[in-house]
Amino acid sequence: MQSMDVPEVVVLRLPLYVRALTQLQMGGTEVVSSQQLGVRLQMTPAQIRKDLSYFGRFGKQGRGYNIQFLLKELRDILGLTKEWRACLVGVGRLGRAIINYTGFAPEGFTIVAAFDSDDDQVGTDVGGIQVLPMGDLAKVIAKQNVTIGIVAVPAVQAQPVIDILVKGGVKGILNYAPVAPQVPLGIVMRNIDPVLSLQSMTFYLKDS
Amino acid sequence: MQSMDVPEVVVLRLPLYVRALTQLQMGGTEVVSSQQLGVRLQMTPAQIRKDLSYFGRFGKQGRGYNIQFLLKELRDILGLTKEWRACLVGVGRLGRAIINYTGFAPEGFTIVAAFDSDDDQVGTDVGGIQVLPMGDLAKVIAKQNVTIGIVAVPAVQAQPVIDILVKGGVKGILNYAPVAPQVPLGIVMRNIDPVLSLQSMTFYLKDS
DNA sequence: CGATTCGTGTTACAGGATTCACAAACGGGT
DNA sequence: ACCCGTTTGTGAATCCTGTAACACGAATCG
Repeated sequence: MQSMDVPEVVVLRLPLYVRALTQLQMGGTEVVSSQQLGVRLQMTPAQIRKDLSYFGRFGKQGRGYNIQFLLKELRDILGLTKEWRACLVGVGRLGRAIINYTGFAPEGFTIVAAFDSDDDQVGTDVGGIQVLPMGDLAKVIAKQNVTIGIVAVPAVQAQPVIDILVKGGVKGILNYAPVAPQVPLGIVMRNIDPVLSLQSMTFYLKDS
Repeated sequence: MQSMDVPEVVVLRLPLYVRALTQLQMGGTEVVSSQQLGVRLQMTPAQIRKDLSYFGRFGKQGRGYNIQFLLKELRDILGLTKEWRACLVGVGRLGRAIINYTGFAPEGFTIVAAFDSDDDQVGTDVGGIQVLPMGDLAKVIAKQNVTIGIVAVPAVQAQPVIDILVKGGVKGILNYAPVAPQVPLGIVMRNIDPVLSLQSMTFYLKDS
């Protein structure tokens, strides 16, 4: 598999390209150069070309990149052509906001189930999704073909919940809890942590 | 200012240290070695020592780091000893979730005002905060000593809103909108973007 | 009190990532 | 058919980050 020798930083940038290209496409543009893309994304044209060259040759010299073609290729590379099914654990305030967030569906990410350890929550309906007990987790993951687990529980519960999700068979974890949990090799985790972002921001703000 | 020659990656890791040390302190530990910290954070002891050495000498040979002391120093370095005042723009579903998020206050980040361009929202109360019209933004930032702007508006409005915030005088932007806006030099921006996280995750998931 | 263990701070090095520079390719114009 | 401006893809060079090694100070133990 090619994934092995592509630096992770490059993979992290690909979605940015997809987004920028999509916007350009909406605007009716058909061809774009690394130069122009670079201006939009605040990066050097060379970096864009190098990044893309890890995966193939998508451009035409003297012209640039055909947006429609490049977009299709990038979506393929990132695996964005299929529907990704996720389950959410924790339907507190944060969890509810995540379920109701309208940004996932258009990009092909669907939350198909929600779980909570609180018996009072179980059985209720959140944004059109039935809240299930944690005990059903493994069964639902298998039956519903869930590959991504979204974690929106308090910090102390995050690690055990993630362990359960992994044991249940999810391959990716999107973690909103303010901790840096451990996951076994082969499981991909991404952390969403606004507090960390703010705390590194203040370093630059503190004397200005 | 020292900030200039400290690599940004290092600054991004400091909050992780603060968090881990705080947890250890809660647990009653008084001294910790780079070795032990490394296990907790999944990084090499050498990296931790090197990171810290950018800012001073905080450890004792043969013993390790006094947690209370190191924490105080790191909080100083990051500017976490004072209260940071933020304002929120956009009180839709996402904005409401942010206002009600309980993770900010304990870390010293306070949302002191909320704005929205929708006249129906203006005047309503969200989580104990009066929603104000965009026109009041500059005045409030100045009067209330706001240094951070939190952006929770739809993608298309993000750039103009950020321009207004910057003109109003905020020094930092925490952006939840799914775009990569441009900010002038000297303004610090952090993006919270779960969709990007998922899109880079699927690269590794797509054939497993 | 000397020997030993432990763990820091620092320097040197290796590996990655970014930028540079240029040959090769394309398209349009003449 | 040929030239010219443009832009790609890619080794080479540069810059940056992480890791390993080590000399030294501090504590502990017999």
